[in-house]
Amino acid sequence: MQKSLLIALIVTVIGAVVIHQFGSALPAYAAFILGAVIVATVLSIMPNSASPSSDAKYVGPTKTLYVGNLPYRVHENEVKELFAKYGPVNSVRLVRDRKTGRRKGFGFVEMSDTGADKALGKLNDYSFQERTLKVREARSQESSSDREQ
DNA sequence: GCTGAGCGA
Repeated sequence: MQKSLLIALIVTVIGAVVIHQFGSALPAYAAFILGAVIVATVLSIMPNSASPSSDAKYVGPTKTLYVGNLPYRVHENEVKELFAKYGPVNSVRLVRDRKTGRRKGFGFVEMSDTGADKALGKLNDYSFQERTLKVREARSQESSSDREQ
């Protein structure tokens, strides 16, 4: 949001300079206003590239999965891509020691409810990087949208 | 630099 405003301001200033170079008849403030109008028009024309404030996060019934027996050299993106085949992955957190930074070999994957169910059935005991993954539902902090009542 | 069961600051 604020980054977009900063970019818009920079583009506005650059556009104002360009416009000022084009027509010297226009004053500087008029060129600035014209540049602002142009930027506003461009931002309103293409909202697909500028309006999505965050990533393609999945909003809905989400469930946190526990992933154990992970290889130490695996990265979060690989786990994310692996689980993304069965459902929209919201976030991946690989647990590592905070002071030493060494990986503990397990992590948590937050994804959609249905995708988590499918991923649990497909990726449990799945041979990944010469390791057998252990996928279980997380014990605490179950669903963020489906509260217990 | 290492390891192998593990539910997270």
